[in-house]
Amino acid sequence: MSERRRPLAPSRAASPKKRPSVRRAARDADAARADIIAVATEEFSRKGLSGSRVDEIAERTHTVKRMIYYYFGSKEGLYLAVLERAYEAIRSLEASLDLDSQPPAQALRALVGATFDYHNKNPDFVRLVMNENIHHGEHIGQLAIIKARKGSVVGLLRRLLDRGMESGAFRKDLDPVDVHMTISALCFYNVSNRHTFSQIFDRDMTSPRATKRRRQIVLDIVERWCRA
Amino acid sequence: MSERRRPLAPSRAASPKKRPSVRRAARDADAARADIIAVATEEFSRKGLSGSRVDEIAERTHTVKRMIYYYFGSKEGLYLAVLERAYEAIRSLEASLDLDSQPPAQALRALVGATFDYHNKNPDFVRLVMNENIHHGEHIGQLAIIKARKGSVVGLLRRLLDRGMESGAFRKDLDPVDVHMTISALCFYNVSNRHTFSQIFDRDMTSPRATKRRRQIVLDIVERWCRA
Amino acid sequence: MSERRRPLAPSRAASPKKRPSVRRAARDADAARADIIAVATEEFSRKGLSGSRVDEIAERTHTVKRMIYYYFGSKEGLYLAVLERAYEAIRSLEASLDLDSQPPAQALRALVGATFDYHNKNPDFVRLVMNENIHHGEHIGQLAIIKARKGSVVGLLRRLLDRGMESGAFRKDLDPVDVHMTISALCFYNVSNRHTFSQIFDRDMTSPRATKRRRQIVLDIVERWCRA
Amino acid sequence: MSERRRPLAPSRAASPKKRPSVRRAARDADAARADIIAVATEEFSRKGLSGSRVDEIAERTHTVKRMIYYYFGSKEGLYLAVLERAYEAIRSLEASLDLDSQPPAQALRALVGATFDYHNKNPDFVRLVMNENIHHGEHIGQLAIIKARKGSVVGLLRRLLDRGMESGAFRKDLDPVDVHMTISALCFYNVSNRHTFSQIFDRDMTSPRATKRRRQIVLDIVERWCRA
DNA sequence: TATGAATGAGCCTTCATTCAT
DNA sequence: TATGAATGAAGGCTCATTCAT
Repeated sequence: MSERRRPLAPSRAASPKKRPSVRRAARDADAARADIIAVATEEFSRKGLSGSRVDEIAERTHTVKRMIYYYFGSKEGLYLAVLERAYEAIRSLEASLDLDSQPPAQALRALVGATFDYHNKNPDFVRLVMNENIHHGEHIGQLAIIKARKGSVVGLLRRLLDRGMESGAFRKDLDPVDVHMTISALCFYNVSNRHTFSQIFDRDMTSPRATKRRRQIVLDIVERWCRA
Repeated sequence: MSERRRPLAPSRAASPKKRPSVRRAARDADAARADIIAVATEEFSRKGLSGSRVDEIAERTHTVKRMIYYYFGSKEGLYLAVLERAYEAIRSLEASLDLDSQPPAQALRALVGATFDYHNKNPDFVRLVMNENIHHGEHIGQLAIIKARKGSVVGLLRRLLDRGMESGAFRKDLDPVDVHMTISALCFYNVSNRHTFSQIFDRDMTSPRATKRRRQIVLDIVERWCRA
Repeated sequence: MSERRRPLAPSRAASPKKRPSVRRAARDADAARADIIAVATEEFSRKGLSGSRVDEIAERTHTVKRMIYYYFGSKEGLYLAVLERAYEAIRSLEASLDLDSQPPAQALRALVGATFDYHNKNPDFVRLVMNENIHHGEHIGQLAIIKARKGSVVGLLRRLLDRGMESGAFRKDLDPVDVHMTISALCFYNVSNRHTFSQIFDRDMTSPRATKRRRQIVLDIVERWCRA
Repeated sequence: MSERRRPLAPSRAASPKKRPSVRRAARDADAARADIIAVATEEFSRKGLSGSRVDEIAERTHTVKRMIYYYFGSKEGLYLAVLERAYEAIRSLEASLDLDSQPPAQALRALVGATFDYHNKNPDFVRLVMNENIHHGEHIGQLAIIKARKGSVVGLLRRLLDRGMESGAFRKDLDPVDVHMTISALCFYNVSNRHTFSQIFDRDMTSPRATKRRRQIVLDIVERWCRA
């Protein structure tokens, strides 16, 4: 008396998928994971954690729902993986800027510009972060990668500010975390509050022109604030 | 009957509730609506639209679930009512500032400070707006009140900036919407991204000290940016 | 996905069910509860708590699965209701015996006989109790009715034994709980271990003849053990 | 990769396990089977057939889940193996008693005492048998070993009773199967219904003192019933 | 012989909403 | 106006088992 009704005919003939070797299988698994994460990133950033449906995510994927649980354990596990991936991306951006070789003022402009551009090009990341905050950041604490981010960004900025303060380009009382928060706020809001803002003020915030204009303003704000 | 009928034990013995007068009923109805909106504001801002449960909202209310549908038609209808109420509140704040009687620079500081304080004291409002943005602002467009807000804020700022530009206190190229966006971004982020930011940077953003410090910085940023 | 084939249109025209009044509705609700409990009793006693399927129970019922959750909260809640009902039944049997008016020896025989018969006619009860024991009796403790049973049975037996010991019919060292346990054991096993026993010893234990014979033996065992 | 892949992270780095010799492998296989059976005995007796999880059994084992299917074919196959093992054990107990060399009354006491003790020390066996009965004994029939048990126990008892009846120690109308059933009932119930009984009657049935006391009573009941 | 990866089918539960006075 | 009862339609998750080497 098996409790589960076994299907008699396993669809063996029907599935022409080859799985030739372990290596290949491993690559397939990674591809499947990446595929799921990509789809889930969109869904979660669009509908939030509770608004997203595992079924819907699975449907847009090349695998089936069961695999989401196989790979990520739960809806929340998947969300966590999505979040981690998103933070990995922005962190690697910051690391790639090579600010140390530029004069302080120029380096600051490069950082602000890159941050602005990143947010603009990655609204999914912005929305994911918004979601996390709605959930009181209860998931982000579970991510190992997050711990590493602080050092990375703060270190970057500290070196930059120190150089600028020493050379007389920047005012003397700047704190790296304050500066990061300011840059972040100005770049984030532009994307995060896009919809309510444009509804209220009838102003399109996504056009290249509007984006370019705002970018300029943000650069200006930070520059004026930091310079000596 | 058995006490185990947890959720919905039909109380067989009829409870003969006394009918209040019509006047009283009307007042009760308003109170009930306000009660529901208050509870729902908390829930929606805490858990988002899809994360909130009608049952839970009803439970924390002094009425029953059925009344939510009676008064607001649907969960979304309730959300709309909550949103409207929230925007009413911030609008009345802006209207009450009486900026026109102050010197431009001082008026600007007053506006920035008040905006900062309002966000800080009303995290529910901030989170509601975040939610709206996650939902692409699809509900805010349905609110009549929203249309009125633009004129109000923009008018306020335009007068302020005009005065400042005329008097030579402010630079000449300021646009009211740009300024509003900047102020908003700096005040909003501080609350909206509180959780992720503090997780990453181990910095408490809610202490009176931290708040006061950030307030100063925001005032400074806007001032430096606007002044001639 | 879902194979639920019900269309959108609620079969309103098709369902000629009247629900004329609250009284009637209440009666219907009670009937529905009773119906569900009856079916669930069979299922749970046949397959245990985890082996039973809520879907299957619902299917054999006149209502739908959703109502099980509406009335009983959960699968376990239903199990609890089933258990309570079963213990109510055996308790009312014991209460109805009127042993106090019979001579001790005769009263004892009446009690043993009735207990034997009850177990025999209610294998579902026996199996339910077996299940409870497999689950370490973790549900039975939640039932208010259980607390009452001890007093009832023990009181009954104590009065009976006291009379018999006083009259010289019973030996002096009998304890009511010991006697109850002995009677219970002999009556219970006959039903509970029916299947393994008959498999091993090729002996039908359910025929009227075998049952009558075993009944006689049980009466004899208890009598010989108790008499002075 | 990420540590969050909780359940089934594919370990990409191949672990080059050394192959033991065939002999060793065979011994390992036996050990693995025994290990699995030991764990499964506990699980099945604690949670029943449907309540037990193959994953959980595997987890507590020194092998992996796949091995259960490799060795036992299915969950049910494992259950069967567990059951067989349990009946082997009790059978060997009965065979080891050497009742034939003792006087009938003493031999009977020895048998009852040993049976009582065995049940008491092997609650897993008791619960396994309960489970089998809940499942209508549908598995036990498939066990070859079971057929042998009847002859063994019945033969044992028949010789014992014959000697007693002949010597005048026992009454003349005793049937071996009846006697076995009585002994079994009294010894079984004490363990099988432990949880519900102690819940209802607030009586600890597992303490050495309570056990010893009940043992005495059971011996007494059987003795009084059997003696001439 | 041994095993890591994969999965179809179905399970318990919940949710927003409507019914019927 | 007000409300207790009822419910269709998913929703997240788990289970025993097989695949593919």
